[in-house]
Order: sequence, then C-alpha cells, then structure tokens
Amino acid sequence: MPETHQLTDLQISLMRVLWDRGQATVAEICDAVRSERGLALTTVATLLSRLEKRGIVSHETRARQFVYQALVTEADIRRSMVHELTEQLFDGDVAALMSHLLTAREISSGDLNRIKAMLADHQAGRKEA
Amino acid sequence: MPETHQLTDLQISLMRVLWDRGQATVAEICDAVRSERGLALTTVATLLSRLEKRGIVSHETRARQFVYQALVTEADIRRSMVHELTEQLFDGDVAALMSHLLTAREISSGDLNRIKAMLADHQAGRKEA
DNA sequence: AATGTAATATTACAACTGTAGTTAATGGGC
DNA sequence: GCCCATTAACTACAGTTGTAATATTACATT
Repeated sequence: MPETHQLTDLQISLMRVLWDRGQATVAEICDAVRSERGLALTTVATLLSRLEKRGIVSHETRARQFVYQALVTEADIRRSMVHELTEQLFDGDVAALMSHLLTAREISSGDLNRIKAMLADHQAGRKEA
Repeated sequence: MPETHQLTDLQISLMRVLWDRGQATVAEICDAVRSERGLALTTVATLLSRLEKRGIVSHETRARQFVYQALVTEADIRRSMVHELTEQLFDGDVAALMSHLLTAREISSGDLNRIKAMLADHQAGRKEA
C-alpha cells in the first residue's frame, strides 16, 4: 500500500508508458513521449531514476539497458491522487466532488446515462457482496 | 478566467481562510492555520506575497497592515484542479472519474443515496433549461 | 588490444516551494 | 522627541522538479 503518491504531469506521462507496456527501456519511453514532449534521453533517464528512488518504478538490466517497470498501478495512483484532491478541495466529501462534477462542468447526456448505469450496477454489485 | 491554477496543500489552506472570511490580515491567517500547521508570521507573509505575484490574491494596506483577499474563488480552483486531474489521470473522461469514485472503496451508502438524488435533481434541472 | 558506440552515472542549474531569520520602517505610548 | 512593538521587506537555504550536458563505462567489432 503505497502511502500517498502524488505525481506530476510529466511523471504521469512516463508512468503511462510503463502502464501501457508493462516494461520499457529508457529509449522506448523517450520515444513514446516524444510527440507530446520532446525530451533528451538523459532527461528521461534522470526522471526515471528519481522515480525509482521514490519506489514508484524499478529496473532490471538487460542487454546493457535498463528495463523499467512500474511498481504502482495506475489504479493506485488514481486512488491516492483523487483521494488527496478530495481531501484538499472537498474536505474529504466524495459526494461533494460528485456534485461538483455534475454542476461545474458540461457533462454530456451520454455521460449522464453512463453514470446512471454505473450507479445502478454498483448498487447491484454491492448487494450481493 | 484564470487559466489553470494549481495550488498546493499549504496554499489551499491559506486560501481557505480568505474564502471563508473574505479578507484577512497576515496575522489572522497565521492564527487561522496555526492548529493545522504552525507557521511563522514571516512564512505566511512570504507565501501570501508569492500568491500575490501569481495573481491569486491581492492586498490593500489598512492601519499599517496588509489585508489580503482572494482573487479567485474556491469554485475556480476546484474547477481548474479537478479539470487538470481529470485530464491527467482519466484522459479527460469525467464519467471515468465518476466510475473510479464509485468503485474506489471510499463511498458510503449514504453518499450513494445523496449522489442518486443529485443525479435526479441534475437531470430534472437540465430538462427545464 | 584499440576503438567506436551506446548506455548509464555524475554534475549542473534555474524555478518553485516550504520555511524562517534579519533588517528596516513606522506608529503609539510615555 | 525617544523607544518599543508591530509589521513588512529582504535574504537565505534546503528540497523537488524540469531539463540536459558531460563523463564514465563497457560491449562489440576489427
């Protein structure tokens, strides 16, 4: 259970590559983010080694190259970051955040229907648990 | 329309005082956050002047003291921070964030009912609009 | 064995944040 | 008019982040 992992935008970009692929070398990650953010190889390497120091990723060496993999899942990060945000901005009140999402944003009716369906599912699933 | 204002935990604590009171002197803000975070007066002053440089707050001088007030509302900050988070972690998909909230084990049945009610309200309101 | 090449390791640096000490100004009380 | 207390201004410093150049290492090829 990683306590609370707050990641920046850039850090998430790198993580996403690992989440998508499972593993990746520095060069692969560098390539993968090139379109959205052109970074030098050494920059990516630095970022990854910092993430490793924080216990977010790990690496093994294979054919002279570091192959990184995520140690936390995207769900973990979502959980801890959403939790943080909820605490900070909504005093921990998830329903308040929901309310914000419903009112402070243009939500499509498609979204609304999806949400209603999810709610129904959720309650159904909850009952049998 | 303040572009995108990401505030840290501490910055939000200070802002909250201003949001609650409308205005406050440095000393008042310092006192207000003392319980949750004991900071030196000069620390609070520094933080506020940095926020002012960013256009988040402003001050006027009254009786030898700076009286600060927020230039952005809590709703503004909520909007931009929730938006950022949604973009970064859910690829902009609000319904996906909702889904996460429903499944991420942080929601009580009471919350669920409140949410259902809000959804109903929201759709009702939306119809007449 | 020498060398080119690819990869990592080391070092650097500016901006921002959290934190606060020190200094300067100034108004109120005596 | 002088001193104290309050308050703001300036300075400082360590940690994190974004960014990358340079240095070192080591494999593969000749």
